[in-house]
Amino acid sequence: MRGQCAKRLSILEAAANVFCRQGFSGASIDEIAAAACVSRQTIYNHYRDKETLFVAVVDDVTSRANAMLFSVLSSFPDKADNLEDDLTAFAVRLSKNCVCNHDGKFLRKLVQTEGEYYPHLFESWRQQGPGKLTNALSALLARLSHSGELVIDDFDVAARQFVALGNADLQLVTLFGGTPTDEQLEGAARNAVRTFLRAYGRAYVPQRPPLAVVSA
Amino acid sequence: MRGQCAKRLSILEAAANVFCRQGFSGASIDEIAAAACVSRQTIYNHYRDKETLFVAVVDDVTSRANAMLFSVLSSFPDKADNLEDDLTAFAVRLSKNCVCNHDGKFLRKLVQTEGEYYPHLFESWRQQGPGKLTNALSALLARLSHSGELVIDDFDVAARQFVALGNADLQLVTLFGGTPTDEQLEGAARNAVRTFLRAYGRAYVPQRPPLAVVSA
DNA sequence: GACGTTTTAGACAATGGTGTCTAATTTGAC
DNA sequence: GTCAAATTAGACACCATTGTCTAAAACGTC
Repeated sequence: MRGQCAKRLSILEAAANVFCRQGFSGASIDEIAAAACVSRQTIYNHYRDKETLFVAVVDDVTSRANAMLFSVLSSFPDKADNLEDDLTAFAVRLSKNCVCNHDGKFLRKLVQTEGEYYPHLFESWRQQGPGKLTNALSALLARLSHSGELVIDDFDVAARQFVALGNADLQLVTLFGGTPTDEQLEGAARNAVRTFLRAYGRAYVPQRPPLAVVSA
Repeated sequence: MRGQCAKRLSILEAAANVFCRQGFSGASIDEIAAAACVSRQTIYNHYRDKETLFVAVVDDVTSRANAMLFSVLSSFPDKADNLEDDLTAFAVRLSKNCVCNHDGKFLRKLVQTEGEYYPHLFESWRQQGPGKLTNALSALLARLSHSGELVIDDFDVAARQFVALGNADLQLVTLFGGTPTDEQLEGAARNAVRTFLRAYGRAYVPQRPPLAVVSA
């Protein structure tokens, strides 16, 4: 039983790598078998055919990614004594563990390449991943807004913008499949949060009067 | 000669579509031939083999995309009498003609799927596309900053953030290969520019109530 | 209308991948 | 140690695809 389980995991991991690198049609069962140090027949023993294996891989990675996202979301700062640093640390965790990590890159790439042909496959990820992220973040930002730390009119928009800003400096790296260094992650998060707070931070609330004060 | 040229274009266009949908290994010459209303032999007549055709397609799309980006960049507002509206219109042009259009989607998708195996192929796009965009935008923002319209400390960061904010509301749509509607483009650009100006505008005061949320 | 070029349909070998089967071997539980 | 289950290597049929080849047809130019 333990041997079996180990083989299954080995196959799933190897298949994820090969599928990610080559796409569904480009990946070959032989290559996956070799990468998993397993005979081809063993794969067919565990999974009916290539497509079944692919579905299993996506499900596996999706559930792992969802769990990680949930965990990171629950670390969102609730005390606001040092909002900039706390938000920056949160953005780093989000980028590092959900966006730029193995699973995140896998899912984003696969959704792009195979999402058109397996729309139902990634539906769960779409809802539990990006969808959940925006909703949860929106609620968390709303809390900070109600407590007066932030000044936000549309929480959903702000949530999407927070995520987008967090990725702004990483796009060039991730586009080509690379993984940012810790320094890059830290810098990107710092830039993102700084701008986010310039836009939405209480200290930066646009002074209403200035229009009248503008020098004549 | 004209017939030949037409065939070539037809092949390039059909190949772009099929490669984009299926990826390199998933695309079949027969399918491309059928889509181009051309016999398979004609394709081999114009292009040595599948890889040569692929390279030609990428070069073709890349040069078109670069030209379009250049054109859009040259429409960046230089008068600042109505910065919010001008920037919003610019962001719409950028999204519509460079990011979410046929060529833009093609290149982003192909870079993700095949970029690892043809790194040199997309190098030109990487430099002339995203690279040029950031540099040019950075210079344009610097102009607005020096003239006092914006308050920016790091122009490169601001340029990347402008692009990222412009995509914030469109990610969910484009991730799955969809094309945003004009309303979505307009709303996304409006939200992006509003936040950008809240962060970098000189004593910016929002002009209008927030638009409805752009949803997937 | 004639002629060289291009295109076409179809056949073709070669290749590589999928999924099945079998017989031998290894593994793990008892 | 025994026995059943799992794994392995290899062979196999089958299919799709690539790239070549050929002869016939269409095209364009003069």
